[in-house]
Amino acid sequence: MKERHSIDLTDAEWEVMECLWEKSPLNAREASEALERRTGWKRSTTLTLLRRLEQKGAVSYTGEGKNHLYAPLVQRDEVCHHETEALLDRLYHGSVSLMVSTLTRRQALTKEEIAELYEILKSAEVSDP
Amino acid sequence: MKERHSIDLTDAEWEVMECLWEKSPLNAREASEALERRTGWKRSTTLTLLRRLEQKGAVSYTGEGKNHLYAPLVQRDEVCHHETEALLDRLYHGSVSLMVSTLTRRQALTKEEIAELYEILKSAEVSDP
DNA sequence: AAGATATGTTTACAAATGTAGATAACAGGA
DNA sequence: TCCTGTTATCTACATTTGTAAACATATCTT
Repeated sequence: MKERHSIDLTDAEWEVMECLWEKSPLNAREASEALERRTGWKRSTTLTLLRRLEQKGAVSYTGEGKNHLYAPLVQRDEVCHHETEALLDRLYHGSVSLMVSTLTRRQALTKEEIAELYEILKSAEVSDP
Repeated sequence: MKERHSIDLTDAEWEVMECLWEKSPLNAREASEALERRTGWKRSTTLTLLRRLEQKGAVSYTGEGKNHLYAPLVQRDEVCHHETEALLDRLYHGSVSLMVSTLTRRQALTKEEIAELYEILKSAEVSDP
């Protein structure tokens, strides 16, 4: 099991990560400006969150003296997968089809979505235990 | 838009709701016993959660004098849909296929899951805007 | 009726989260 | 060199969440 430390982001932290995933590395000023635009937060808010994220190992904080830089240590993809799995287990006993059926029961998928899903299933069929 | 109050459950509250969804109405004793078994919580913990849930309008608290009863005011299905949509928007710009592909990229679906998904897609094709 | 029980209501309190001000250290211009 | 703006670090504080004890009240049992 390579079960890293379970990446677990709060809503506010998620915002910060989105910024870094979009473009990184960023120094403190760039990050706080980006997040000010995005969410209206004050500089210190962003810095606090960056510090917390660094402590939980989600971003790196490197560079000496001036010009420190922040960069993500976890990939967006990885976190998405993690969170999706968690939701899937908690709400649908891990069943993807149950989840999708809940969605379709309440609102239709577009033709495009359906077509794409067919494609995904087709290629998923190939690789199977 | 019938946009009710956005049902939003914390992890602990979710446990309580699961109990009520399984069987309801329950009185305080039944609820706390069930949750003691399920999670090991003390009576007062469960009662606190039930009170909070009542305040946020997720469960009803009815009956006079003795023998009050708790029952869910929101359906499991509704909450699941809500939370799934939220995740979908936050992580995948609302795209179901993007979500599913993230899942398959990281771990295969079982044959059964795939078959079920095909079924769902087939019937989803019928009803479309 | 008095003690033991069950039931319902209040209050408590630590950890996590969202949000930010205060302070220290430094670098560039007057 | 001294002031000023920038960067970095530390401290603060309200709210939410998880977890529960304390207290009040009604009820059953002997």
